[in-house]
Amino acid sequence: MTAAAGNHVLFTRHEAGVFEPGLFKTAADRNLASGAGDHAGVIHLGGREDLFLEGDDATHVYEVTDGVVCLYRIMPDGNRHILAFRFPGDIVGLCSPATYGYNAQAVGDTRLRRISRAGLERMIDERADFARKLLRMATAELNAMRDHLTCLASKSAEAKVADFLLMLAERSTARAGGAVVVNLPMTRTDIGDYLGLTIETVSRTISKMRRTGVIDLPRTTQVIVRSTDRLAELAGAA
Amino acid sequence: MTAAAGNHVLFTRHEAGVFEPGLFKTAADRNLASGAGDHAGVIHLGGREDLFLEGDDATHVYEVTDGVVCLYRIMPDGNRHILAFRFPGDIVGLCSPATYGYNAQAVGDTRLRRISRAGLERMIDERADFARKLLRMATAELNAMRDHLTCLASKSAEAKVADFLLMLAERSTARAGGAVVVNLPMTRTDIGDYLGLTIETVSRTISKMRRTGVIDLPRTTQVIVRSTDRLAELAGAA
DNA sequence: CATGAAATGTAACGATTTGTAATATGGGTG
DNA sequence: CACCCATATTACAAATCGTTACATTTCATG
Repeated sequence: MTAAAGNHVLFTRHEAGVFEPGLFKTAADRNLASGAGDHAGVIHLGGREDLFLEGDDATHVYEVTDGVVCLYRIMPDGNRHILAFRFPGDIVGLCSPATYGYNAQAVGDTRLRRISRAGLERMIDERADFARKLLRMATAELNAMRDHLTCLASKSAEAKVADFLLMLAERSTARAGGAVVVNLPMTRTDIGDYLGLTIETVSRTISKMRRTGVIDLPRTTQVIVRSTDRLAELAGAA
Repeated sequence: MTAAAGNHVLFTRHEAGVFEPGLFKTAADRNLASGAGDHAGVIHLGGREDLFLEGDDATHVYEVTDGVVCLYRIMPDGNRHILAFRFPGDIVGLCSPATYGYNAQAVGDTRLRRISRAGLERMIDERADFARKLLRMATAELNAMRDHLTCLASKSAEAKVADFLLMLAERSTARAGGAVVVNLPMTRTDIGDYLGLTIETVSRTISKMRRTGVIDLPRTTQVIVRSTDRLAELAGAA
């Protein structure tokens, strides 16, 4: 699996001190959320399987427990735009209107915990600290999205890709001789749709980073970050 | 002032049914938020005056009552990036860590209502519906940010500017002979920093829209949208 | 291990955007 | 009313990214 299931930090960039180990940690929480004593449902999805579609009734909220989920939209011209990737510990589908505003799809094999909206409301009513927790998760998502905005707004292709790899590197706990090992469960097309670049530009950029020794690419799905500093330089300037 | 203080909708695009007329509508709400009977503080800011800076202790949350506030970051290379504009009814400074993750600055003369973090916590504890309201505002902000992401990711300069003008047009209640009148309290530089474009590109694009008759430009700070449909076309395709 | 399909990588070319610089406009002030 | 300064506009050269086309690698399957 992609991310080692250890103590990784949610939405790490630019924010120290925000650590959310998951929405429902105790069995009591899960029972409260799902109702009279039964478990919150567990969902398995294979690669490219949709969890829900834009416009669907927002009946549930999900917590990723394994794998990666991408949130995406299909634009009027047919282009796909990936709004975010969600990793273990992240929640998916928290939204204010009655319907989802985007599609959600499993990138690879994925497991999620399903929580009914009613259960969520119940917990908000019964436990004030739960409301705060939910609010913290929403603001954490806001922070992550702001970083993504910053990434998309004013940067070159090289900076975007570097920023993306850094984000993944910060999540990853895998090491190989001091270097950070980053697995890429998503395709180049996914990365392009996430960064607003074409697949060719993504490919070119990654190749250039390999040539210049910033990263190593033992497989197409695995990046070894030789120098986090140089990667940060590429992400920061120009 | 820019936006007529009427019943405008918050974060309107792509979401019907989310209507938040403001965080603290009743005097009772304000009293509960600010403490023992005194008012929540009111703040006046002139153009280009900062409300708070990135890294400041997040002691307060603000609600814009008049004018426009922009949230921005200064990038390592010195570039400024505007994350969002906030209009009357919007809240500013709601964040999970103890410090703000961005700067906030008044675009023109602006008035805000100040709410202490402690007061906010108190209201969450004492009123479950307030927690839900706050959560709804956070998710509304998420929706708005997702739209902005979509705008930045995969679009041409023309589409970005068209999308931006549409957003402002949807907020505006001013009409002139059937056409929507949009005031631009922000400079071209602001727009560029918001859309990830240079000031020249913004200027060129707006000029082209004027030439092709999509908009009229009686002053540099005022746009009259001749055809919302054609503007939407520009925003949607290519 | 061979095969084929899908994904990825490379290269040349063209379109769009940016950067530079020069000009125009407009609001504020004496 | 004229001047001045900041902002906005326009024109042209240069760089970046997208497009198209093709080669290569990877992986699932026989």
